[in-house]
Amino acid sequence: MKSPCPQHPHPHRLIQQPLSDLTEKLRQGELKITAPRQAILDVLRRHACPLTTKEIHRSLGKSDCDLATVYRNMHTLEGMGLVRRHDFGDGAARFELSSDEGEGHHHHLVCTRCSRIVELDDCILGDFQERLAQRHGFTSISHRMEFFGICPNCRGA
Amino acid sequence: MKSPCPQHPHPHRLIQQPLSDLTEKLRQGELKITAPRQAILDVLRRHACPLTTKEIHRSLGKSDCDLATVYRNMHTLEGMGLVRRHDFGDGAARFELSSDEGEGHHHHLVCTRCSRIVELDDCILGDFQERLAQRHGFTSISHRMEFFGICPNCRGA
DNA sequence: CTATTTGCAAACGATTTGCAAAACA
DNA sequence: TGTTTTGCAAATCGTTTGCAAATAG
Repeated sequence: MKSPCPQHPHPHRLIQQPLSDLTEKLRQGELKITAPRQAILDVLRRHACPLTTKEIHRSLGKSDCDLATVYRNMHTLEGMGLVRRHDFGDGAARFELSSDEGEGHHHHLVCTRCSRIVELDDCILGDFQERLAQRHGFTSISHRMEFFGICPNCRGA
Repeated sequence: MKSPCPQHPHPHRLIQQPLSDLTEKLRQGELKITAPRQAILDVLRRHACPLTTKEIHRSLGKSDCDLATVYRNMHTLEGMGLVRRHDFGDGAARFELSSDEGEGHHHHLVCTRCSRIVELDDCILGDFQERLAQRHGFTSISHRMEFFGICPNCRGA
């Protein structure tokens, strides 16, 4: 899988939470507001699709920091629900800012040739997942789901 | 996530394809019939849930082989559709024999505490996936999906 | 001032690979 | 015998971690 986040983001998904809001969330999470953290959030803020840790690291301009710091922060931010982790099966975790008030999550349709990513609408698994949990007596249920295929461009259509 | 494949397999899922059938499939795939390959298939055959490469390796009795050989073979076998790869998000790929004539695939419900794995019935995504593909002009579409939760035992119910 | 966070380098775990020897067809 | 497969060891890649120095509040 090649590099992600096409140069043509999906406008309807562009999350324009002001950086100040994100900073505020850090504060609420009792996290210190450091340059690396702000920079990471800022990078995510201006991207419409999930980024690899390494990509985030590369995108940090000025306030560059160690790659390990990015990893540590992705952990922390995921833990407090500020970012969402995705796994496209290529061995590198990808992260996306959680849409504003963490309600509906969504999934992706990934082109296996060019890595174009289509952000899908809200997840359709809600009911099914609930029934599943009940049927098997599971609690705290969640899921992971992504779609793969070949996009119109790559098919040469 | 701890060790997988509970001691209580799900009987309705126990695939009892005779080893000879699997061997035959190797032959059709123009693969040489080697001790490691037979042993790997035999291990998978007698397990009702996905196994890690390392677990497969451990389970090989007599005809032990190098771990690298297992990795190489899992690749090959996956390539020819004899086994199916699953990703439970813990960094280790898991493999399962494809159910007999590779028709309906299925997914899993994994306990995040004890790693118990419930094999779910045939996938419900068929239609949805098709519509998705059409809507976005994608071809060769596929997906990855797993459910996670806490099983009745672990919840202490 | 004190707990948190960072940089750096080393450690890790899963997986892959190069190459010569061994095994199938 | 010719090609595929294996063993072994070394290499890769994403990610994690220990520790002392830097920093936010």
